[in-house]
This record gives sequence, structure tokens and C-alpha cells, in this order.
Amino acid sequence: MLDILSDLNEPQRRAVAHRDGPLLVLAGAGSGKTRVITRRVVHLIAGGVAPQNILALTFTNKAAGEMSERIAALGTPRGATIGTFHALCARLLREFATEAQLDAGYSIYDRDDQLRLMRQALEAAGLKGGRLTPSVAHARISNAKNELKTPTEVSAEAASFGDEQVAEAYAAYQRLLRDNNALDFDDLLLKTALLLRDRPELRRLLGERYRYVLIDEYQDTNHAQYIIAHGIALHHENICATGDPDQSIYAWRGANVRNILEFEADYPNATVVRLEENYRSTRAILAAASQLISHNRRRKHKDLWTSRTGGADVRVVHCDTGRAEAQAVAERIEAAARRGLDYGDMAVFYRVNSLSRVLEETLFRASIPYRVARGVEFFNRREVKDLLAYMKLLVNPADDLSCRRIINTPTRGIGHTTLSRLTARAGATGVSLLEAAAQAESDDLGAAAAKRVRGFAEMMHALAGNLNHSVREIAEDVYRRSGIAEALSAEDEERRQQRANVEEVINTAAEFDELAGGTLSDYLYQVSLVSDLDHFEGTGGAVTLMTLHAAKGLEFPAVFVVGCEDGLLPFRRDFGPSDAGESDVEEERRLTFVGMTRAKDELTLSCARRRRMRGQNKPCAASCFLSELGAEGVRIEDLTTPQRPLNVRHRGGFFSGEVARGAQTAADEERMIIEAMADEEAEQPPPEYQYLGPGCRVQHPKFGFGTVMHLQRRWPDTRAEIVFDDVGPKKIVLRHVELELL
DNA sequence: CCCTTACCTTTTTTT
DNA sequence: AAGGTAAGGG
Repeated sequence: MLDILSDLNEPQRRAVAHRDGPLLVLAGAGSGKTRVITRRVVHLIAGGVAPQNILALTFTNKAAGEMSERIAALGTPRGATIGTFHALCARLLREFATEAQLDAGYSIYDRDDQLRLMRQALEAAGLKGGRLTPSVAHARISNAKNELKTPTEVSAEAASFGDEQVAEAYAAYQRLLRDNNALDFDDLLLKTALLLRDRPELRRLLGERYRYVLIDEYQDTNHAQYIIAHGIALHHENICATGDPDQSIYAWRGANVRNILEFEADYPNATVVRLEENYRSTRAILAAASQLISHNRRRKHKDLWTSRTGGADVRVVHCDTGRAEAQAVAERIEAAARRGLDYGDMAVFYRVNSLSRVLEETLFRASIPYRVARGVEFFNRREVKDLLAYMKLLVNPADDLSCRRIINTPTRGIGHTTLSRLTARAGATGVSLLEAAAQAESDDLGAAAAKRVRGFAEMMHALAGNLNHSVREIAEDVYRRSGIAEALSAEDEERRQQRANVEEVINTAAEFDELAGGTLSDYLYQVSLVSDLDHFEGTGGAVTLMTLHAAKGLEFPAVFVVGCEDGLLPFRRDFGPSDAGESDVEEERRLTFVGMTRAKDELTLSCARRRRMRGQNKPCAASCFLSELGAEGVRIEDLTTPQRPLNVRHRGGFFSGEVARGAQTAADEERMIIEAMADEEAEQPPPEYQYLGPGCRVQHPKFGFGTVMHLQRRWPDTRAEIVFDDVGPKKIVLRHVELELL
């Protein structure tokens, strides 16, 4: 017991030793928060609390996994519930399905599914093609759900025609979810929150089950999560919230910083512990980060301090282009490696995932090992989603969305016409698509089509006969009998990759059988709530590339924050005037703060003067954040080259005048040519374009060998006219084919 | 019905 | 740049 407390500082010790009653731990960046939470759990158990009575809620599965591991490492018996809000809710909703008026086997829709469904909802509500786009509608509805608002309430509060449309879309969307027997992420929280809000007996039951509630990253909880946590803790008030208002970076998805700011108002007798000693970063890093965050006006003052001395200055590097920036980062990484730093000790953070590409290319060329942490890349692969859709449909025959996805995947001759007829039939008789498929008749669809449709239904029926098998067996069964296996059997590179992905799904199923165990629907829930990030292990010997958001909670000896440019780091979507949601500069500043405070020893921030974004090369101004770091302990390195005027009017070869297309005057033309040349020099076009032009010999996968006659460089659909030795002249869209240059 | 081609939309971060 | 969708030809 003493061991647990001995290596803690005084406030940490108070937080760990606190037992009953509300506790708020305001933990500054790097102040040992995780350590406090895990110790606290251990301390509770050592003090006689049964592990089963402890509920620890985290924000990501990864954080939950880490916490379990650390607790186990301290030799504590397992049995505590440690997981994300969403996972807890999925579990509770299964347990209390009746109370929540849910059918067993409900599907959980991921973002992709949600947007698909939203598209349908907008269509059903007669709002298709209007100003309300699916993603905007989805965001608005998501926020409403997080505030526990029903469509009726949204409608009642509507202040404009646009709001009214959102309410209508919301109603239609919920109807569709219900028809599909599905929940989206927000529903998981919403339904659970409503249960807890409206059912005293459930509050009591769960309060007795979870006698100690711990919530990590409390600054990132939304209203629904607030209701859930407080509902469970209502009677015993054994609620421990940890977090840092300066690290609140999820307001955009409904997180409410007020939850943490008003904890003391919620619980007047709360014990408050402040952790302000930073054990992670050098003095320079901490000073720069503190300087930055001090520019936030809506903020409680806080002093982070460290007893560390020494360490290098924070570096701010200005570059010409995004590519040059990546190059500079690569060079610094190499230099650090030569100094003896492990690649795994370095990380590069960026605001948007799309920035990873230049970095990847550059690191790859420099032979620097790296790994990219991406959100849901794997589970979003088409072939992966297809396989999972089969399994979802098996568990939940009402899941029309999944059914629609796979009814003709792989192709089995059920086309658009047949599908819409079938949909009409299902709608008219009020049955699911799958059921309509099973009952398909010749006079509706034509004999051949009806037969194919029934064949699909029969296959699903047959697969459903094996639901009592292990999940791995079911997955393999689906893989083979659905025809996916055959469709992917060809030996080209793409199929090979897809096969590998599908096999990886089967592996996760096998792993599930071994480790967790449970029904197919258990497996599907787990898969739905997991992201690639969760499996992202500490990268042995490779540089980590991730978004600033994903970086939260991690630390690295050396950190690079790239893309510190106005509009990108204080991110702004400068689109038309109709823009409703102004971006929150203070949240962007907190995000930068989070990134900076991940660094232990070395921190480099960088920006580019020009960057290629969304297909266009645009000039960029340095982020205002860079000038907010203060001057002390910050070293600025300017790698930009002075812009010299170019006296060139014409240039043959690659551009062959195409760049000046649309020029109205000679001055226009000159300007465009100069810009294009500057772009090309900066960007180093990839080799396949650099040398491809008239006279080149190429090999086409289908048409064989040929000679390029003409290159029409018209982005994005650059075309080449090629005379093939065997089949004669063809126009090829380069985007659609991989030409081999000989 | 399927494949190819032309056009168009993109709104960042994540459970 | 890249993906999706809608329309057209086979």
C-alpha cells in the first residue's frame, strides 16, 4: 500500500488516497494524471472495494486498454469495468434492451453508414438536393442528440427555415434507423442517458453495481455523457473526474467544457486536487506551450512548472512548400537518429490527415521507418465493410442498409432496376428488403431476376443456420459462400491486398473467439466501436505520424508539429458566406497546446509558404500561434528562398502551353506560365509524369506496348493519346490505369 | 445489366 | 486529388 503512494507528490497522493465522495482532479499536461487514476483504482481495491464495483470510463479504447494493462501490472485482480462511454452504453442497451425498446441484434452504424442513411433520410423528407447536405445535417443532428433533444424539440426551437429542415431530416433519419433496427454512435449515448434520466430503478441498480465511477478526460464529455455519469453516481456520489480544460479539443462534437468547470457547482462538497507539476517536458517546451495557451481568453489561469533544467530551444522552421517542409522534417529526424535517438521516440503531428501524404512520401524516400496512425482506415475498406455487412445482416435481418450494400456484391445480376422494384415491394408490404427478397415473385421482377433475388435470400438463410458456430467459422463461411472469396481470387495486386484485408477480419474474429468469446453480435458491437487507432501499438523503431487529435494522451521525446499555417492550424474552412459555424480559434489553440505538450525533450513547429491542398497550390501565411510562443527559448529558422522574378515567356515540353489555357491577355499568360513553373520546380512532379510525353514507350496492362503521341495535361483527368502496336491509337485517362514507362 | 466516361462535390478533427 | 454519382454505350 505504501509503495503505491510513496513515489507520488503531495497532490497526487491526496487524489489517490481520497476514497468516498466527489473528487475533481485538475491535471495539467504531463502532470502524471494516468498514474494517479491507475493508482487510485489499485488503492480502492486494496482498500476492500470489489473490482466489480469500479467503473472507469475513458475516451478511447486505447486509453482503456492502457489503463487495464497498467492496473494489472500493479498486481491487482481484474474485474473492474474499464472502457469507453460508447462501449458501456452498447453493453447496457443490450442488457436493458426491453426497457430501451430495442430489438435484439440491433446494428451499430458507423459514420459511413450514417451518411448513407442520412442521404436516404433527406430524400424521404423531400430535402434532397437542397442546401442541407448530408454531412451538415448529420452534424446538426448529432449535436441535438448529444443535448438529448428529440426531433420535436428541435422543431419547436427552430429559429429559421433551415433549422426546421434539420428537424425534419432528424425525424426522417430516426425513422430510418428504427426501420433498420439500427443505432448510430450518438444513439448509444442518447438512449442510455434517457434510460438513466427517466428510470429511477435503473439508476439505483447501476449505482449499486458501479459504486465508484472514474471518468478520464472529463473536459471532453458531452451532455449525454454527463447525464450518464451523474445518473450512475447519483446516490453514492463516488465520482472522480479527471481532466484539463486547456486540453478540451472536442467541442466540435458536442463536448462541453462547462462539465468540468462546473463540477464544483454540481458537487459543493467536492474535493479538488490540482496537479501542476509537469514531469514530461523541458522548460523551454513548457514555457512556449504556456505562452501560447495564455492567449486564450476563456480560460482559468494555471501555472505549469517543472524542476527540469537545460534542454534545447523550441524550433520554428519556415519553409517554401509543404514538400520542403517534409524534407526539413526528414533531415531533422535523420540528424536526431544519428545523435542516438530511436525512430520510435519521434512523432510528427498535423491538423488534417491529408498532410500525412507528403510526409510519407518524403520519409519513404529517405528510408526512414514510419507508421501512420489513422482513424478507421482498415474498417472502412470496401471489402472489409462488405464482409461485415453480411454478418450484420445475419444478426439483424431488418438491416436494409447492409442488405442493399451486399445484395449485388459480389455481382450476381441484381441491378439497379431490380433493386428499386424490390425496394418498392418491401415498402408497400412493410417488410425488410431481405424478406422481400425471399418472397420475390416473377410477376414483380421477371422470372430470371426473381430467381437471382431469391437465390440471395436463400444463401443468407443458409448462412443464418450457422449462427451458433464460432465467429471465425461464421466469417469464413460468409467469405466463401457469399462469393467474395471467388471474386477476389484473381492474382493481381489489388485483389491480393483485398484478400489480405478480408483475411485480417477473419483473424480479428478468431482473436475475438479466443480472448473475449461471445456471439456474433457481441463481435459486431466490438468491431463497430473499435478504430484502427486502438490497435496502434507503440511503434518499435518507427516514427509515428498522426493527427493532433490522436496525439492526446501520448508523449514522445521528439515532436514535430507541421502545417502551422493560418487557416490550417487555426483551422478555418473559408468557404462561401453561408458558413454558419465559425471555427473556434481557442479550441485550435488548445489543440496546438496539446500537440506541443506531448514533447519531452525536443519540439519543432514548422510551416510552409505555399502548400498544395485539395488539388491546388495555395500561398499560406504563418500561423498566428507561432508568434504567440514568446521569444525566449524559441529559435526561428528561415529556410525559405527569396522569390526572384522569372523572365521566361515560353517553355516547351511538359507544359506545352497548356498552363496558359484560358488566359485573356498576354500579361495573364505570362503570369500563369511563371506560376506554373514555380509550382513545378517546387513540387517535383512524380517520375511517371515527369518523363511521360510524346515519344515515350509504355506498356499498358490491357493493350500492351505502345508509343505516346500526345499528352493532354488536363487535371484531374490527364489523357494520353497512345498508338499501341497491336490495337492502334487509343486515348487513355491516366488516372484510371497504371502505365508502365519503358 | 455492366462497364466506361463525364461531371461534381469535397467541407477536419473521432466514438 | 480523389471519390462518388449520374448518364450513356455495349
